Amino acid sequence: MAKEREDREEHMRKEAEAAREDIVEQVSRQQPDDEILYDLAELFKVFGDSTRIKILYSMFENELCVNDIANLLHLSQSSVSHQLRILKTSKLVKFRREGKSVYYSLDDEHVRAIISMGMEHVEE
Amino acid sequence: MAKEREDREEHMRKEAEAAREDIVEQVSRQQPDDEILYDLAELFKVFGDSTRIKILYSMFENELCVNDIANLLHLSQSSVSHQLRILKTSKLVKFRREGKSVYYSLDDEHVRAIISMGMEHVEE
DNA sequence: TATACATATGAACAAGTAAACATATGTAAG
DNA sequence: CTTACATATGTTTACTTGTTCATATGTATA
Repeated sequence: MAKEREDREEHMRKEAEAAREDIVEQVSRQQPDDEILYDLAELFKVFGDSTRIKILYSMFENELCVNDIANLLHLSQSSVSHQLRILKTSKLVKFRREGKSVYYSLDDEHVRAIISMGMEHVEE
Repeated sequence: MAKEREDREEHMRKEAEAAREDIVEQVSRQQPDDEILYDLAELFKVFGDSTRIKILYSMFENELCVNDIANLLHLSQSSVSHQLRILKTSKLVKFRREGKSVYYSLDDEHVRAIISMGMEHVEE
């Protein structure tokens, strides 16, 4: 009888589907809140611009003032300043004032680590 | 005589300027090629979208097919597929076909590492 | 306080891009 | 080979965002 085989197949199909649903539900529970993932995306978005990456990389070892960066990367002072504001807001860089100049540097080791990880992936 | 003091100040100013220039030149030498930094920015740009980050995170532990992801994240099939194409092109995910479904998963440990690093920074 | 230099900010414009919708391709089974 | 289901892709649109230009703020010095 074909009926029996059909029943068996239907049974297996339903089990597989249930297993899928279990996994999907499990993933759903493990998934962080949307808010956190939104923040995470915002963080990477800041790294996701070649001008900002160049600026960040230029500060990998040394602190630099706005003018240094502008000269080094052949960018306008305005552009550098605008980008530094974004980097500042995202807590990727810190700064200190010395006379008329403002010196910027990477905020912490996380920033260096993230860049390094990305570099490894790119250099493959 | 004020002249002497002025000379001394000018001397110091020039020395400081020269030291700055040295540092800037040193940074310039250390800076990777623009092309590499461009690729690096492109990489982070892919992480820098909340939809793609959600998709990536959903695959943190398990492989998932397009439909699973769409249901899980309440996204249209089209949207998920478009984003997966971007993730595929950037070599952030791999996939295998099984019957009518296509199962996607993170391409390597770098991807996990980059996401984890970002998470640490966000969760501070 | 006036001047010069360094940096920051506001506004407008141009380029890039994610989502939606429609449609095409691929695959299994009758 | 036709139907149904899963995934992929092309196109348009609305929105986001980096740059430029002009201007403002901040700081040291005469």
